[in-house]
Amino acid sequence: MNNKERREHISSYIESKGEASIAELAKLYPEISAMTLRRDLNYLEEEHKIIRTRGGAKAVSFITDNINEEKFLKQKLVHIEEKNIIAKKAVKFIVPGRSIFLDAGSTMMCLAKIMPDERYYVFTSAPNVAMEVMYTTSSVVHLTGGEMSRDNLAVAGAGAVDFMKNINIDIAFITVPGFSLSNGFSCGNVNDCQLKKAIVERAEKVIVLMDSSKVGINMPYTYARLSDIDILISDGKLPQDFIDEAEKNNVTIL
Amino acid sequence: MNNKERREHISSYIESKGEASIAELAKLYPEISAMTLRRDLNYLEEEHKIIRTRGGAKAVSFITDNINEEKFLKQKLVHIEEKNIIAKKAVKFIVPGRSIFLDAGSTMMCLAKIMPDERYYVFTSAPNVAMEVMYTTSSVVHLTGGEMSRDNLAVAGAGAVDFMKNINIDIAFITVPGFSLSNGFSCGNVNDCQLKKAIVERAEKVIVLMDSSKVGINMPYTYARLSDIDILISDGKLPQDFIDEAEKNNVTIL
DNA sequence: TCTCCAATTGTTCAAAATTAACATCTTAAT
DNA sequence: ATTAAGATGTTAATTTTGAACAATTGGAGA
Repeated sequence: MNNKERREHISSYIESKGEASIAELAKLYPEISAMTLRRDLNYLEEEHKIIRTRGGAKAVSFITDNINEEKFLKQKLVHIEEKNIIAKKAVKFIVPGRSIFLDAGSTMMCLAKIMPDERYYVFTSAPNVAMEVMYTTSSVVHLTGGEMSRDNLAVAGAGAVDFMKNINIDIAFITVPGFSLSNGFSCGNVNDCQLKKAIVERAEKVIVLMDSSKVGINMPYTYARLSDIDILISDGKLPQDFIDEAEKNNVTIL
Repeated sequence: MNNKERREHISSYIESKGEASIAELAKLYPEISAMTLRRDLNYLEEEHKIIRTRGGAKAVSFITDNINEEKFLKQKLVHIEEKNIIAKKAVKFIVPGRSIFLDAGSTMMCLAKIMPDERYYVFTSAPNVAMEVMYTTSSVVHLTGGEMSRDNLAVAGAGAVDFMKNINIDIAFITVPGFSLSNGFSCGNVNDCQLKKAIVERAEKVIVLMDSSKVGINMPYTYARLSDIDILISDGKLPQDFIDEAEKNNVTIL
């Protein structure tokens, strides 16, 4: 492995973990001296890939995420690894040149970060997702207009729904605030619900991204049922009764 | 000065400079020991106000800005101090409870960061400005929909213009890609031009934020002339012929 | 007002991390 | 094969840090 490869490995390692210490990296690369690792980190900092801290480094996106999620939204972070598992499964369904919708939420941010640098036609209701996709890929990015919500940092409202009514979507990636067998997929915001509903109706293929912690949670507004969706991607810890019911509705579970 | 005040001073000092070293802070607070300053920085890091680095700290927003501007937009940074001068003059015109439009651009980001925490009705075409205002204030924030541009990270297009046509704006803050006496205020993107034009037409009061480096630059699409605007805020280094012409058009220069 | 407790700050010093400088090893071009 | 440039390792000096303890401050309650 040459130094370029190693630096990329280190960069993506830090990106996925959020931060790392020199000691940690030394264990990961036992044959590399601490001096070289320091030089690697300093190089990556000049490239704006990481922020150097005493004894290690932090991922730039980690800092950004902390602002948006921990400090701003004040919602507890589901561990980043779980979201990455889901995002990695989902990214395989993204095909260059297609029209795709990306919902709001931190899982969607993970997905945006690992999208291959191709040209897609991306529609989204989340400003942070839009910025990330602009940054990661060469896509044409459209943002639905409307009022911004402090719950999920997404825009919604009549304007957004109208906007999406005229758009054709190949694949829609939808996130899940809550799910129960009796009430299906639900969220807490009526505007958001209407937008999601409109997308689910219009998209050719609907892929739902849901981590297992959402099962059994009821939110006020139902925007879809299992029968409305095509694929459900999770962290692989779903309860059996959910899986049975999904299969009954021809939902592919990944 | 108690420790709470001092920590806030340190925080805003780092916020305005982007970063600072312990040695620098020690000069600023000669009677405070380095240990205490370290403790202050560690405290501020826990509050997510700064990121601790070896020998000092960086502002979180400095890191974010570097991503968006230096790395992503790759446009040279006009020095942050100049933008702050303009933003500080502009913020005095923002009155709680009013309907205001904020254009895209890094000067507008500075303005967003220093807005008092009041409730405004904010309309903007820039996702990053929208997020910042959500974070800084208790406002209702509306984002115009449309296609996102890699030039200025703003959305524009037919949807955005339609959206704004139905909105009443008290005060519009507009940024300037280029200005010349013969062609007025101009920008490089036709969608952006149309949106700006619509705003300038509809707003009760139009305040233009322009640093002196923009004078003498012609961009393809003119969206306003001196006669269309009410107030122009700059860094105070405008050429005399510009000032003369502005006064002829009853523009207040600050 | 005085006393006492807790929080804040300062000091000292050992440990950890960093840098600089130089030595060694690779690699690729000639 | 030779050489030069780049990458890596080693060492020592320097800087930064954190821990531990001492000193100081600022109130709350007697």
